[in-house]
Amino acid sequence: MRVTRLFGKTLREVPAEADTISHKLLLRAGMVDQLAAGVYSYLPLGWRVINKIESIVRDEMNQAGGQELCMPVLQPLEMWQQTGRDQAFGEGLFVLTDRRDRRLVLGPTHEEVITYLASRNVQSYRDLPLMLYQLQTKFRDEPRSRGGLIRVREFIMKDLYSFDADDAALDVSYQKMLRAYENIYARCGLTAMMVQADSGAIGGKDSHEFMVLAESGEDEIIYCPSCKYAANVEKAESVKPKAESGAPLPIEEVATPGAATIEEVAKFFKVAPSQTLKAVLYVADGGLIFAVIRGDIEVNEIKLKNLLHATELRLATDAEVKEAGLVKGAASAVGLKGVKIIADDSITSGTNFIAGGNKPEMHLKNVNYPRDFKADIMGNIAKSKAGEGCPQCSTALAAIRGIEVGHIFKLGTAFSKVLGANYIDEQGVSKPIIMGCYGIGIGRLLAAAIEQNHDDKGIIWPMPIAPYQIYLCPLYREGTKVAETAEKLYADLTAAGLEVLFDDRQESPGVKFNDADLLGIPVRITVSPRTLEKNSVEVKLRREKQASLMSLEEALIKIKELVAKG
RNA sequence: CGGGGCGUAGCGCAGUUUGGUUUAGCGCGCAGCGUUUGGGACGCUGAGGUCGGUGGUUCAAAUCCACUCGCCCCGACCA
Repeated sequence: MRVTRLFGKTLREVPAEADTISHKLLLRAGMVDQLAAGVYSYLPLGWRVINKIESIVRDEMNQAGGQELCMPVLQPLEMWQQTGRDQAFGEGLFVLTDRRDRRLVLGPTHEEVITYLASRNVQSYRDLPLMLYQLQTKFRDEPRSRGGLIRVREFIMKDLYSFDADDAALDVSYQKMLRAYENIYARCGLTAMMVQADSGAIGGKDSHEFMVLAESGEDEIIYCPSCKYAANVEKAESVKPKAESGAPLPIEEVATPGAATIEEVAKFFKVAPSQTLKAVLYVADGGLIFAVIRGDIEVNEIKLKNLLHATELRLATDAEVKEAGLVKGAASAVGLKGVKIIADDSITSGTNFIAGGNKPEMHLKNVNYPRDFKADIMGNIAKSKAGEGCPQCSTALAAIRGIEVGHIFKLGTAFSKVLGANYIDEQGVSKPIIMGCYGIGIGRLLAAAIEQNHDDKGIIWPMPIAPYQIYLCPLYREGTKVAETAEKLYADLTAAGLEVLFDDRQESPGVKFNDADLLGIPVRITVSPRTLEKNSVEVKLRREKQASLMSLEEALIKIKELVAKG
């Protein structure tokens, strides 16, 4: 490709809307163009990267036994009502109405459709195991798109679904996919960390996410520096710090003027926050929930939501709190009636807590569980944090941010039961198919690749996903053979099956070199009067500082090696 | 949805506070000509704008007022 013909211009200045590194570089390199919030066009260079990632993904999916198909974006809303996921997705679902007033959904994902397909085509255990996948555009009306391609409303996703006869077979499919995913990231030149993840209200037991570590990532990962434990903070477990305990003392009411927050209350009583009980009020599917947790620990809302089997969970408003007869800043489970109490098991570690008095500016001393109140549900609703103990080896956990570039999980029979996807087993008994689902956001993977591979000059594409392998950069001067040599080299390299971006512009060296760096093409070949004097060309790798001179033949061999190596 | 910021040429910005000095300006980019060519060269000439939109106030609006649309960031949210 000749740069003079290439659609998409590089920009010297960063468009004002970009904040994240990958977003800035994608715009500056002319790889994407924004149409609306979370809606992007891919320009030719960006699209080439997408295609390369897709072909790696396809290859791995096929090798793992997947069969590619393509399902519709347009899906009947009824299908979503049948599984109840119209509610689960809520406003995130793009819904439209056709000319006959039928309601259709722009697919945010394809479990419903694939399960419907399976229900029509799988009849016997002989049809299993089965893996089907597609690369399809998904639509999600995200509350907020962000970070360029990191979170968008229209995006390409590879989604594979596995169908198995039993849990053991599902484990096999799951392991195959897990390995395929590891291969994909490695082949794309990315370092991804596999972490345990929350599988949500629908999911079965196992779920893992693949994270590319980046400051701009939306997810927080809790991991153990010593053993292999790593989990999304949504899912992470930890050994909770111990709280002081002693013999239970009689409960006592104390006036606490001006003390409302845990910090203020702890200070007032001159105790550690771990000696207090925190009350957090939520509304889950319309009902008020009183969550009690030790003062030094935060509530993990995902865990709480799962514990309650709720589809919707939010903080209660001040008005709702007041209406329930509770006092903000002094709410207490002691003597509370008519409100569901969920307690974190941290409140059983420790004694004689300070808790709210259910009266303005009043707290209770020496509250003990279960002597003074009783929880309707006791469980683990604590948010783990760095410094707490690893659940496997007790080493202090660490936290880091990451971009979720893949998510795999075991669905079990959640969809097959509802949509009637059954098979007949060896004994002639009809059973629901056991399913798994495995997704990769292609555009997000591209963005993550940039987040992980760049410097202050621009992108540094890993060879396998680079839009072009070689940036051919002639520094023209009249009366020399630069133009002629470059043209010949362009033809030869292309004939050798290499992908060349040929900078045939009449630009100064600085402009060309800077664009080559910005675009991040892995190999740069410079032809100039200087190199021709020595009957050679200059080869420089984007990743390295040093360039080296070599003959045309040597260059061709070396570059072929580099491309093959990836 | 709550909080914050922004909208003037393809991109980056000034001008808005205090209406008139501007036929709306600067840099980059773009077009033409010439000189240049190893890390974002230079000169000359030129094209490019419903100042996000609508309505209002005024002799006069990019500038003041109202409404509205859009974009970004933080949060909420997000299988």
